[in-house]
Parts: sequence; structure tokens; C-alpha cells
Amino acid sequence: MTAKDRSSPETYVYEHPRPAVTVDIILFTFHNADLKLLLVQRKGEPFQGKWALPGGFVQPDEDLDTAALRELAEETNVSDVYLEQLYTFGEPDRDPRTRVITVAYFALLSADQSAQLNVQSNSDASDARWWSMYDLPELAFDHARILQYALQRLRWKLEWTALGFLLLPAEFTLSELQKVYETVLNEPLDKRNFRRKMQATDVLEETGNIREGDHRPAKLYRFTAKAIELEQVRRRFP
Amino acid sequence: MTAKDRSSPETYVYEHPRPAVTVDIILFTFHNADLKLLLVQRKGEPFQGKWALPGGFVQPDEDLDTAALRELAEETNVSDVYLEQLYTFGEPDRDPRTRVITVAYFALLSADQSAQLNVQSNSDASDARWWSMYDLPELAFDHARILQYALQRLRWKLEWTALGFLLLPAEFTLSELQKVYETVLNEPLDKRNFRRKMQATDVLEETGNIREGDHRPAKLYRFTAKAIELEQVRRRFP
DNA sequence: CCAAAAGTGTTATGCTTACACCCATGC
DNA sequence: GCATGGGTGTAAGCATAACACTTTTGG
Repeated sequence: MTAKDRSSPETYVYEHPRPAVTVDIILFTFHNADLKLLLVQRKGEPFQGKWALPGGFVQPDEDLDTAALRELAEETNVSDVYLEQLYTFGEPDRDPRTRVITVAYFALLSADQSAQLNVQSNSDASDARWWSMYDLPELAFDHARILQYALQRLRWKLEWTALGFLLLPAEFTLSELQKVYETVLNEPLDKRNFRRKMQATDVLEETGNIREGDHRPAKLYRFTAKAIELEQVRRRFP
Repeated sequence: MTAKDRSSPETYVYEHPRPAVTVDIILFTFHNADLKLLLVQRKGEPFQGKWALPGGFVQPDEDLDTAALRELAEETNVSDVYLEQLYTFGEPDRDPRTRVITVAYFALLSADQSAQLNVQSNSDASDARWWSMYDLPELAFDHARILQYALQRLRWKLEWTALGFLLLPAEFTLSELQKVYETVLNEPLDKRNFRRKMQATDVLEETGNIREGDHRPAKLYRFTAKAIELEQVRRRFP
């Protein structure tokens, strides 16, 4: 129906108007006992100086997931993240320049990896940094709304799947895991019930190592292979 | 970044390549004790003669939801449907002609409305008809995959929200409701437990009317206002 | 020895499941 | 009166929720 023609090296001609399509990524991690996400500061108009979700245009030959991973790699050099599509936002005037439809992605980065990133440290050299989910700057475009949606999804994921560990280092204590849950869900949880529930799902195993710290040492755990993508949404009509 | 220019009444010129963006709608309804969905037969290449999801291009000034509703109205004349975004599919070669990214929508039509539609009856005049979810023709593009995804979502919706009634007429018996659940979930359910569960959620109320039929008459129910969008996904950490 | 975090069980309650028979009507 | 679908209750097992104290280490 719509034909495409390459009329010159610089331009693309179509019979019908086409929107631009971007991907935006909400990259969450856990650091300093807080839920963080990556934002980049806009250098040009519109919304100059405001903070925005990392993202960019989808290339002609690339899948949406691939585009999200590529943008993420360009911004952070990390490639080993959990990624899933979140929602597509397409109000006609969400970008004042031209029609832009954005496919939002939701990504989880382990604390291991986010700690090694130089994003945070050279924050004057770079235009990207981590922000606390609970202390955000003003956001560009409709990114505040996208972020709210992502937070909802993250909360749902934690409650119904075992993906909380993706925000933590490879080995972690149960207290650290509980802290992740409490921070994301934004409410305190009962320690005994939390531990029992986690151990009942049998996605955890002891590594045999212990964390030595200020006080009583704690057992370290890792997640078993089956933990990821165990979308164990329980049946309601069994 | 990407600039748009209208070079002639017939063409659109952009500095960067842009994909075409469509919406495709999976319109479910319940009819003849079976789960149905609307498909349209393709008149041209590619996939000529194959069946496809209704849908079309997103117009430059229109929201994605609006585009889905418009396409649906063009195809069926119905406007009062439950609609939600499903997923965005964007593999580079999912359409052999040009890059097409499609935002899939998931829609539920009441049996009332689908019965009044002339889609089914004039199936030789029209190119659209209802198909049983469990007896489908060959589908064009990647629509079989999209449909599988939609069915998953529908099952999840039935299990965790009270949206089953959106497939039924305004008044219905509990047996009819159970039949919807059994058909969608594709398994038999216990009658007493089903009724108790439904009545416990208190989204149902008796209309006072009864359905007279072949045998013992049945009480008719409607759903209360709070039933819709009661996304009562229960908390796991209360 | 004190501060701080790790770790651990029990009970009461409510929900879920499995299961079988009587009821009201039309023919 | 019989065939057909409508309608109902209970008991056992399971999961959940609420709740407080002891243990281990470092300083």
C-alpha cells in the first residue's frame, strides 16, 4: 500500500505520511538501598536541560527489542540486561517537533553491573546519571507518565514473579532482597513471612558463602536458573 | 532531529527512514457457545485470499487508541467496545513490502452487539467474518502469533479480572457466564465453585428477570458498575 | 556488654477444593 | 413422568497473616 522510495542519499520519500518511531528504555537498578533509574539530560530543544529516558530511533533493519538493546548499549555499555516491552505511547503531540510514536521498554540491571558503570561517577563529563525513583527531576515529553507505568509494572513483577533478584548482585542476603521488595513496593514487609514465602517458591539456593559485615554474618543466596521467566502467575481456576 | 517536509501533494519526505505504523485489532466475542474473533480476507498481495486481523494505518493526527477504534468502526460500525493495547510487533520483515510496525489491540464485544452486526450474515458480500478461535483459517503475516498472544491475554483477564461479562449480553445466566469461562480457558470448571467465586467478588447482581427456556428458568444477572476495570489483581504481600 | 542485624515457629483464620443430590420447568 | 439444565452445602486441607524473642557478630 504505502510505497517507499529512496530519492536521494539524504531523504526518504513515502506516499503516505509516516510517524517517527523510537524506543525509550526505563532502566532500573538498585543501589545504596534505593531504586534507581537512568536518565539523560537533553542538550537541545525541546525540553533543553530537562531529563529524559534514554532511547532513540528504530533503525530500518532492526527489531524493536534490538533497537532497545542497542540504545542501551550505546548509553551504558551494558548488554546483559533483562528487557521486556512495556507499552507504546503515541499521542500525536507528545513530541512538539513531529509525530513520534515510542515503544517503551522496561529493563532491569543487576547491582553488580550498575556499580561498574561509570555513568554515575563522571556525571559532569557525561549527560547520563542515575536518579532515585522517589526523587526525580523534571522530565521531558510524557516521560513522567511512562515512568509511572513502568513502576506499576515493576511492582507487579515483584509481586507475581521472582524477578526481584535481577536488581541485585549475583549473591545477596535475604535482608537485601527484602529491602529491594520494600523499596519497590514502598512499604515494610514482615521479615518471617517474607523469608518463608521466598524460600517456598524454591527459586533461591544458598551459595555456601556468607556476608561478613558490621554485625552477625548473613548467608548468601543466589537464584536458581528456573527463577527467571518463571512467570508463575497462579491460576485462579485450577 | 528528523525533519518532515511536504514536497508535493502526493509524497512525504523525511531526512531519516521511517517505518509505517499500523494498528491491528483482535476483536473477540462470544456467539453460539464459542469464542469468536473477527478476520478480514485479503484482496491483494501479499497473502491474497488469506485471512488477517482488521486494522490499518495510523493517521498523522490521531492517537493509537483512536486509530484502533476508527478501524474497528469502519469494519463493524460498533463503537462501544472494551479496548486495550496488547503489544507492538515490529520485526523488520513481518510485511514483505515495507517496514511496518503494528500496535496490536485487544477488544471485547458483547454478544448483544455482535449479534446485531451484519458481518456474519452477508459473508459473500463482505470480506469480513467471525471465526471460531478454535477453528481458524490460515492467517496472513505474523497474525497467528499476534492472536496467540491475544488469547493468552484474554485468559489472563478472565482469571484475574471480571471482564468475562464483556463478551456476553447485558443480562445473562450464571451458566452462560460459566460457559464463557470454560470456552476461553478451554477446560471444564466446577459449577458450585464457579458460582461461589463469582458471587463472592460481588461484581454481579440479579436483574430480577429470569430466562425462560427449554427447562427450568434461570436467574439473570448483570455486572455492577465496579466490575469493569476492577483490575483486582490481588496483592501477594498484603 | 551493648548495639545491630540475622535468624527462627506457632497459631488462628479464611480460602480453596472436591464432591452429589434435589428442583423447576417443558414436552 | 422424564429429560434437561438450574440450583445448592459441607468438610478437609492448605495457605496466609499476625506476632516476639534468641543468636551472632563487631566494636
